[in-house]
Amino acid sequence: MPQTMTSADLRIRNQVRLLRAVHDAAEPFTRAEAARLLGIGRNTAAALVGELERARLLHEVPAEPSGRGRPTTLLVPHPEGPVAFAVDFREDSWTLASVELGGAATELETAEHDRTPGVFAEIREAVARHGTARVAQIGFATPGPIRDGHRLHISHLGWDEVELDGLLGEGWPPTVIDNDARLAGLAESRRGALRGVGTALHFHIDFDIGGTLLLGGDAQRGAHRIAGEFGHMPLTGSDLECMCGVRGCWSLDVGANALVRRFGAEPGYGTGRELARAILRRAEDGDAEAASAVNDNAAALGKGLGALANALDPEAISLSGLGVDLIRLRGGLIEEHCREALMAFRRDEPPRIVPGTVGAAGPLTGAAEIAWDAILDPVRVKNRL
Amino acid sequence: MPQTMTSADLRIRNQVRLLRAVHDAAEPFTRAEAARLLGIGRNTAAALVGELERARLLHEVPAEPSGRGRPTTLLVPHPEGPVAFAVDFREDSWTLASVELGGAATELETAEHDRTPGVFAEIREAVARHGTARVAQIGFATPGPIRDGHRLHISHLGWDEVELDGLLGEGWPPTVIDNDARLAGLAESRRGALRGVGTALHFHIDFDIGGTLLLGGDAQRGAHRIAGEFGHMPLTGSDLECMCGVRGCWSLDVGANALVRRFGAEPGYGTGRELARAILRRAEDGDAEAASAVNDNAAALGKGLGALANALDPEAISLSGLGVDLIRLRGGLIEEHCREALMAFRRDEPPRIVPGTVGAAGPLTGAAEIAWDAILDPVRVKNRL
DNA sequence: AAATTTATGTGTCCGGCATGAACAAAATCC
DNA sequence: GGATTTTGTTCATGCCGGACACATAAATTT
Repeated sequence: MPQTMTSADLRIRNQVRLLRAVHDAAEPFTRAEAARLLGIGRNTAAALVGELERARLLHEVPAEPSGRGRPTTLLVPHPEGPVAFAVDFREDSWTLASVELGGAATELETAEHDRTPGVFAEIREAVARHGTARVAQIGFATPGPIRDGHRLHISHLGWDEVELDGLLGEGWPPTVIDNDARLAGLAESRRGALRGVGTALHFHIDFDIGGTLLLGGDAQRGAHRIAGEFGHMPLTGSDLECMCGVRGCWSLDVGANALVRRFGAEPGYGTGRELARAILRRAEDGDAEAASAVNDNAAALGKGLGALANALDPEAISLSGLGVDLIRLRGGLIEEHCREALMAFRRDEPPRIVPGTVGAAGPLTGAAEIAWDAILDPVRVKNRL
Repeated sequence: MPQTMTSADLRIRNQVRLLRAVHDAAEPFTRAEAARLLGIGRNTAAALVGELERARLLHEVPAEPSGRGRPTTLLVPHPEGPVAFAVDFREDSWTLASVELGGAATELETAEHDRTPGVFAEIREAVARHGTARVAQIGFATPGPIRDGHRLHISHLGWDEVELDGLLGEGWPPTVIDNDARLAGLAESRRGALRGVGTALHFHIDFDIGGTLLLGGDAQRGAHRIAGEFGHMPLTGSDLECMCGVRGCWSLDVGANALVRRFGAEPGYGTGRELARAILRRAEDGDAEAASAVNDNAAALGKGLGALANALDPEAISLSGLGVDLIRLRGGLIEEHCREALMAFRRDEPPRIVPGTVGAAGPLTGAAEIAWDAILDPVRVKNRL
């Protein structure tokens, strides 16, 4: 990927490095710290910051004097700088938030919807209502795979390859869109439990298991941008037919599907989610059959994780959705079955299996991340000065 | 991971880009073409080439005049420049080759060995025998996973976490080592059937199925550098116990293991490979039971590939080892079962399943690639001038 | 055979960028 | 109040790549 490299691009490159450092940092840092962090001189840092300040991308505020030495300034997002809008589009509702450099989010609006693609017009109205000239990019999280970034498929809403270009394209800021599970993983990788982990997996457990492979802080998308359907691998030897068109999918044995089916309910998508939560609660309260169902669930989950770890060798695996509850209730069982599925020589260094820390905000946070990735693109920054 | 970037590093960066372009090109190209390719001026290209010529990394030879215009020079490896030694260490033999910039390989020696780690001393002698001052790096391909790059595990040779640091470390050129299946995949990605494919999978089918995920021309290694044991996922619902310590591994149903077991032989590693080849030949000649065994093999292979494609969304999948024969004999069957295992919405764009074109030289070629990757490291090039 | 066209190499100048050293500024510590 | 520490600022320097003009070598045209 090394693009053409002139000495002007070098400056841009350092500008972007600086902006990314500010964006990725957990706490604001000073100009001198920035210089040390990027390995550049204080003079160079001053020049970079000056330009970014003029371009309304960074702002300097006096820092609390801590110890001796000349007082310095903290680097914070510019109050008139660009912001990203993030949309978490779920099956029955959506949320719009504004996210500034560094990741600080402000929720703007949330609403239910009628489960037709008409919801996009509704969201556009909300964006127009809240939008200002500062909105530079929109990041969109949706359930379901999005082939090539513009054809959305949500089987249980009956959306079969909905063309998004017309729905998202013109008349509002540039948009990036991706799958919610993948974005939740990205959020964990950038700002959550997987921070700093080079090779990791994240799974969102709901009815399906969606997930993503995270390498060096980036979520892998695949050739058609529809990677991540880990739930549709036959990892547990099930014989049932799955809605996806295949038999034996892992997600038939893990998550809401399996819990609900155990109690004779249809694996629908509406009330089933609440039923699954109720089963977890009953298991927690000591109900024997519910406990058994949860046990089976955790075992199947662990087995699949072990199998995937054999192939992909992650350092850590984070879970969201029902996975958080499963770890809380049956963490040991998951690890035990994971271990059994691991090749023997791997068992002394199994992957850590941890609950995600970004929580339900995962897709929204991830959507903001890809929006900011787009804003912080070198050519984009260059055009802004 | 953008490292510090001074204006001198910029020159190095472009030097490396130029060297990589020469290394990766299928055919030698001229200096003017290089300038166009890298997006730099002809004068800059001239300066770069001049320095690289003085550093004995590139050499210019007059080019055949092709059409009109002032005749130019071709960029070729310097006759006194560095070379990489590549070692393909197999269970029963090893091969040593010398590979120059651009990938041209010369086999130097091949020999059988006694299946003890003493073989490394033997290989060191061979390297000393053939080595010159030009040898800058050694790339090593071995069967079995190599944890963290220095602990080698080959279960069926009885090598349990053999420490390589003492065996490879000092007294010869710097060494990089990796798993043979992964290196075969890397070779396909750089110089074979997967050239230019952004997201791809490669599998080497022998007794086990080893493989690698290839992203942007790079083979993924995982957190402990032991990724790629795709054969040890339970993708086909087998109930057998595997040598790896897990039940139901995919590779029990695909490859030499499954073929040999069908005919009552032990899944050993010595003569079994030849028996598997014999079964393939018999199937080709019309033997019914052999044909049935091969059918089952191909079906299980396709099923696993489809499952993996659901999760990883590769554009193409290449196979080596027995996989080449299976494609030749039962390509349709593999694709059919792959399709069945694909989620319905993926079936109109299934991954291409192709035989590798690098062939048996895969591990050796891949070993040369990682050796050259090390040689073409920016700091390394910088030190050489 | 001479002129033209096309593609390439060479030389020079210029602006941009990061470095490093020296100095200035602003706080704390003793 | 002076020493120390940390940071900001200024300036000269070196290097890099781009732009331009010009030279060179062949093929094609006239």
